[in-house]
Amino acid sequence: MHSSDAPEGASPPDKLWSLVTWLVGHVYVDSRRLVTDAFGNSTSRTDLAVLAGLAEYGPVSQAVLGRRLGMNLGDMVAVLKRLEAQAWVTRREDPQDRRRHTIAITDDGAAALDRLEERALAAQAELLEPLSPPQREQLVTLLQTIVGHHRDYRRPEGGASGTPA
Amino acid sequence: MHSSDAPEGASPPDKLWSLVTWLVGHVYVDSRRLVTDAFGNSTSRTDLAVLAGLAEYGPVSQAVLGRRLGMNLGDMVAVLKRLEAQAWVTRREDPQDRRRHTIAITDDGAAALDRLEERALAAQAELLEPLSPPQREQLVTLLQTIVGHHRDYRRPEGGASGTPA
DNA sequence: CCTGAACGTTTGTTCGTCAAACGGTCCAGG
DNA sequence: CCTGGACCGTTTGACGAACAAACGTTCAGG
Repeated sequence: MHSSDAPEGASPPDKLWSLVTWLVGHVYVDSRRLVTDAFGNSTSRTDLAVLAGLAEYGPVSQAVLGRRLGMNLGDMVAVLKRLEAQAWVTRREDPQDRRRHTIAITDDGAAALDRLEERALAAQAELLEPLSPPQREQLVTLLQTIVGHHRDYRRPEGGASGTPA
Repeated sequence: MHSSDAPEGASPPDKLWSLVTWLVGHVYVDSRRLVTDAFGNSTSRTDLAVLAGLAEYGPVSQAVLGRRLGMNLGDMVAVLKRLEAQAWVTRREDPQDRRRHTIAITDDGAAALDRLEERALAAQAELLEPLSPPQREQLVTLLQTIVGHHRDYRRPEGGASGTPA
């Protein structure tokens, strides 16, 4: 027939090509690769998220920070350990509640955040290269809508639940 | 107050909220969770991709199949082993080239594919719930553009490339 | 015949997500 | 007072998926 004239590896199956869950998986892999390459071996993607959170919220406890970022609290420990080792954040006991550790970003951390953000934006630009500026805005809006919607599900606390009305 | 009436965990940092690479990560996690739940423990997402590829391309070698799907050839081995154990695919030596194994989907595999596709579409519908039909089309188009663009990078072989003109 | 390339396979590493448990701490109710 | 339950940070382990490197076998071309 004709189908074999394409060198090969040209087009994925139609069924997958229109399946958002499959497309998202591929975009994610590309995105991950670009950002990871841009950051190097010493810094992970979660590090940027944590630094950005601290920069915006000011000093907070790990639990609050983790919930806002949608992160597992257990995984936060390792991230903060790494960030503190680089003197990008400080952690001190909250005198009013000795269960809590108040995390704050340092000047070095803020500088690192700027660098990382810049690289992340460069990686993003590479990812979105085939899209026009208005298309990029569209994409951001659509993704925000999805994330905003599903984040309410995922809250294990607030037990209320069931049918909310 | 306006901003603090939300209990907490309401809004992520602005810098992340407009960062596509971060948004994609979250959408991917949600997507993965939905599809995984829909498929159950016995079937992975890659299984669907392989079955869909076989159904569309007809019998092919593992290498060709893997490249078209953008999959690692090593990982394909485990997937095919699992699929063959369920009698969803058959593998036979190619008499003309004994290096190759020709993979074909069985009737059971085609039936399984139908079931899986149905569940995947249901998961997709849940993922895209907050989007209107035209928005969903927009999203598909944008994601296709991105994936289509970056798939050309990732080809280690066929070196030609550079600027495709 | 020999060399290089392609195929399928095995093995191992890395990263991020997730679940479960644990001791320490706070707070409210008995 | 003190006791129980909830929260905090932490550790440990499982899991899935992507990725890289090496290997023997087989083919094709010089």
